[in-house]
Amino acid sequence: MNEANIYKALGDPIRLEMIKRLAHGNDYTISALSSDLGITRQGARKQLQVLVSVNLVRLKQQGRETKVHLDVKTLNIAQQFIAKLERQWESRLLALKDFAEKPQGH
Amino acid sequence: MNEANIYKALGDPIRLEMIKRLAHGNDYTISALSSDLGITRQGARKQLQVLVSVNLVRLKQQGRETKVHLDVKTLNIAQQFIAKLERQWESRLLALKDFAEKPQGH
DNA sequence: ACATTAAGCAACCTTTTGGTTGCATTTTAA
DNA sequence: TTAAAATGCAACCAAAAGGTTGCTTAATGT
Repeated sequence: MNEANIYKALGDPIRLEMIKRLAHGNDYTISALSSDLGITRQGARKQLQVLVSVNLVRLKQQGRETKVHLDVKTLNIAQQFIAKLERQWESRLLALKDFAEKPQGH
Repeated sequence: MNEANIYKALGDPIRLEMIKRLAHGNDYTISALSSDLGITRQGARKQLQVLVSVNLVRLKQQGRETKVHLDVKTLNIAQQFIAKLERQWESRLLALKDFAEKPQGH
């Protein structure tokens, strides 16, 4: 429920790699997504579950396999939030600049 | 050196709260930034160090106090990266849509 | 039918993380 | 010149994270 959890989920090289793959790849199964990550399938599955738990990723079972797909909406929440922080920062800088340029004399 | 480290740093409620404060507040000292977080000053200092270590934040000593300020450039790297993932996702969806709409009937 | 593939689950282990207490140091205010 | 303020540093601790092995089950291809 916390914004921090989304960043936390992105904050691991294996999980981030999964997200990268999903962002430009096609229709991964859990196995395909878990391969060539340098860890076991079971290890990868645990990492994948972290992504699921914060809704960065959704699972859909199809027969014996399970497809993984990105939930770009959650990704967008994360991106928007950082963008908002940046805007706050900018407007604060602007305020300071205005103050410096138009000193209210006495 | 890894992108994931930036998200990891943001992925803790206390560290994220610090970033929020810095984004719209003025010129925090370490002590001011560390107050009312629900943990000790020393605990907060350790969290702050995590932000420093990924360059989300910079420290500047002034006499007995140390000022903390945001490095918005690093924040921007994080934001741009997510935005890029989103664009990849969009263009992939678009490609699938085109394929469906203009079948290359052999 | 049988082997293989895709996956789940649990126990276990090591390292990292998040936090604490306690004490030392330096700068500044009274 | 002494007290308070701002900070640093280290040892320690519990819990969480990241990963493994081993075993089970359910679908599917041959």
